[in-house]
Amino acid sequence: MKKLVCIVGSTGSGKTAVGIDVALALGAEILSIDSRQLYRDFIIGTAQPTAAEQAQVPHHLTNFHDAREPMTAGTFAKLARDKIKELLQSGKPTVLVGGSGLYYRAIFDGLFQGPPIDPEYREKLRDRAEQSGVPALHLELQQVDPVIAEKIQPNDYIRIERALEVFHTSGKRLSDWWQNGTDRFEFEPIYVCLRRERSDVVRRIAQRTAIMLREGWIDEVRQLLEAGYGDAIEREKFHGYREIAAYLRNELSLAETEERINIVTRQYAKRQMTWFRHTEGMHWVDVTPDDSTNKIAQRVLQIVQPILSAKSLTS
RNA sequence: GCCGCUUUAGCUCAGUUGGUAGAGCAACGGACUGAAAAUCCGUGUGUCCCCAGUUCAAGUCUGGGAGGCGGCA
Repeated sequence: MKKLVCIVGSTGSGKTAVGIDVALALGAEILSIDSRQLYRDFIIGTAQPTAAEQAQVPHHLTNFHDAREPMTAGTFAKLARDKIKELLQSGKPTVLVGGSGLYYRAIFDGLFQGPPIDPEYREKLRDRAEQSGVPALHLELQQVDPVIAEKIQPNDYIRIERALEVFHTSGKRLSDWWQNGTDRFEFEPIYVCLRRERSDVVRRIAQRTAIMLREGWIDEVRQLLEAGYGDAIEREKFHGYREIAAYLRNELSLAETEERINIVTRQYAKRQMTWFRHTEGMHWVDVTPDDSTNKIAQRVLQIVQPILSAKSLTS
């Protein structure tokens, strides 16, 4: 089975720079696996690759989708699979770089093969949740699908919504869909996670926030708000964009805004590492503040190249 | 210098008639099957400013001291 290099890690771990070096060494192009960089015009605050970086290696699946039409893991996985195959047909291997754990799972393991989302039903459900509370919907889920209800917390609205939605639109329980398995991809991931000390991550996040603010993030948000993306920013909870929008409404000082951004970013980094820590088959690359990008990339290649060449011997 | 208020978790603060403390945020750990930068679950991490006194028992009452804030000088 063909294998694909996947460089993962938390926000601010240095994935982007390392990914470029690795892609150059492998003669590959980069597929961004990032649930926020994919949105058009959300550039500075989502740390999209810069023009200089894109000049070194072409990046795909960034800056292409209108945020007023939210992306889903399933749709993204389809796009990613198509792009990987398309690149390969033109003789280009792909390196996947990004920190969105579920998106990797959707690409490689596949999601269960059930119905897509139903926006109208979701709207109705949301109204009901506001009226009678989320646990009431959980009770309802217990009636239709006790197996799934058991696995979902009574307050976990998003999962309850999905489970009820699946039952509503397909007439089949989510737990039954799960029984049928998933549509696995024909490629297999080689996951490599960049891991830094917590204090290093905290420092780098603060540094990164300061740089983004200096480089025009606030103007970017102002323009997005003027272009009518305010609702999308709130709904999708874009880190920093919400805080800056609050700042522009004079609800936060600049210092408070920066601190809030650092906090939500740190919390996210923590959740990302919890996910990757429990990802099967993960290869770890421990990184210290002194390591150069090139050195880190070399270590990634040391892990990845033997696996890639073992594959070519057998295929 | 005098008067008043104040000092409890990393931060902001609750704490009944005395029975060795708790909430929000932060932090830490976890889950994650089409919103994933989402969503949810779990954990208290403490010389209750210090010293002495009263009391079976003091965060709580009394006296003294120290820090902070405000007012009058």
